[in-house]
Amino acid sequence: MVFSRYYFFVDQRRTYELLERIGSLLRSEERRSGGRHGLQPTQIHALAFLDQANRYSDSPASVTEYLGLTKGTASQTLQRLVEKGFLRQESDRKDGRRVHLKVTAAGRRVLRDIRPPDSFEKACQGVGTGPLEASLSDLLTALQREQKQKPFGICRTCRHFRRGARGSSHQCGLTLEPLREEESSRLCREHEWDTERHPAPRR
Amino acid sequence: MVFSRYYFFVDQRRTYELLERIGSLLRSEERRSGGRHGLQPTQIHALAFLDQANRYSDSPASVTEYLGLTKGTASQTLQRLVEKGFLRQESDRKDGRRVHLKVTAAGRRVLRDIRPPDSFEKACQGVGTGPLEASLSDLLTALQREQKQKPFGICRTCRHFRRGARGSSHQCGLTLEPLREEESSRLCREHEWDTERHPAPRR
DNA sequence: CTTGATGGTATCGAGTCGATACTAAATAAG
DNA sequence: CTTATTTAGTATCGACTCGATACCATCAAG
Repeated sequence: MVFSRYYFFVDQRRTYELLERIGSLLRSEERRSGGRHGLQPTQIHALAFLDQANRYSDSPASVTEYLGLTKGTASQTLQRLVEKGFLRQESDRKDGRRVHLKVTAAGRRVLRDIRPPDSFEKACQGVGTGPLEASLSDLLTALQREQKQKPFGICRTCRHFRRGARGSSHQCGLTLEPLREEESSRLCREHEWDTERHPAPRR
Repeated sequence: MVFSRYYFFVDQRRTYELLERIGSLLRSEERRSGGRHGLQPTQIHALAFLDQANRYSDSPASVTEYLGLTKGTASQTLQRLVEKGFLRQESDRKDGRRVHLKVTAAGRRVLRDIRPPDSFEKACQGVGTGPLEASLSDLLTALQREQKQKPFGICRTCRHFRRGARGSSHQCGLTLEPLREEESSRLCREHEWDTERHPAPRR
């Protein structure tokens, strides 16, 4: 792949996959940490938003827009938070339809406890400058390490990969089976970085 | 805020919020586009992974690890994909327990259709180089514009914000109500960028 | 031939989420 | 002053996610 015709070129597909993958990891981390307080990811997002919102924006309608939900979903989610004591409802004096949602002390305690998660803070240390993809790639690798996830790298970059001599096929050093060219560019759950030829991000 | 004592400094809290927010937007976009084919975000992720996985990794166990689910969830999700005709199950010849999941032609068609989403591709155009946070911030703003979302910016940076003379309080030019200092740094759903003092990312 | 690990499935309950229908309050139009 | 119409929010349904737990095969090791 050519680096770019443009200086600010962004590899969109790669960037998208990275963002999606990081999103998943953060979400599952959030599920774990939120679970300690009986909270779902969406509930945490709503709580975090309301903790930052001004008096024109601490309403179900705002949460709906901000999180990109339907108002039914938002309404439900907020009810759970009220039941659990992390939010308090107040009705507007001027407009009888409006509701204001205030984060309680308990709510703020939870937010302080879980945001951002420890694994993220550690993972940030290993991130360098450079193009967006590179930084995201660093971040992903660091997060995977933090959460003890397998890297799922590309077969060809694995330390078990044995390149075939011209004409003959490649081989996996772990299973000792032959690998077709096409297969060598796929993801493998047994992947381990070949630190010599394809260095994993530092730190 | 000081830029940093370190050259590679990353504002972790800000970066976390950006990633979370971008993650939400991509997820809801995914929900929309996937909905056209009757697919949930998680189902799409599983399908996309299997489309990239090699023959050691095209199993429920791999999907479980890769997406950070429990094996029950993964099993269910994969069943839906099989029912809908986007995956085909094959049992392993050597190991009777193992199952291989192959993406069907219909599955590949769906992936080509929805990944990455158009709004993401457009949003990428406006992203510059620079530190991770800056790029992510650009990306978020562009995505919000693409999806016609409100920016939910900080009150103080809004074109309706009127700074109070020393001693007197600030004011919102839209509601004409006074704003306390503390409130001027919160998020507002009516926010519109003041392009002179606080330029929104270009494009 | 047991024992135990591994790969998968089945089921339950709490929650998300879009869709739809609905209520009540505010606002606009006549 | 009524009568739409819009806006803010709730209620309910069905499909799905997800963790937890229990369970069933198959394989591998003693």
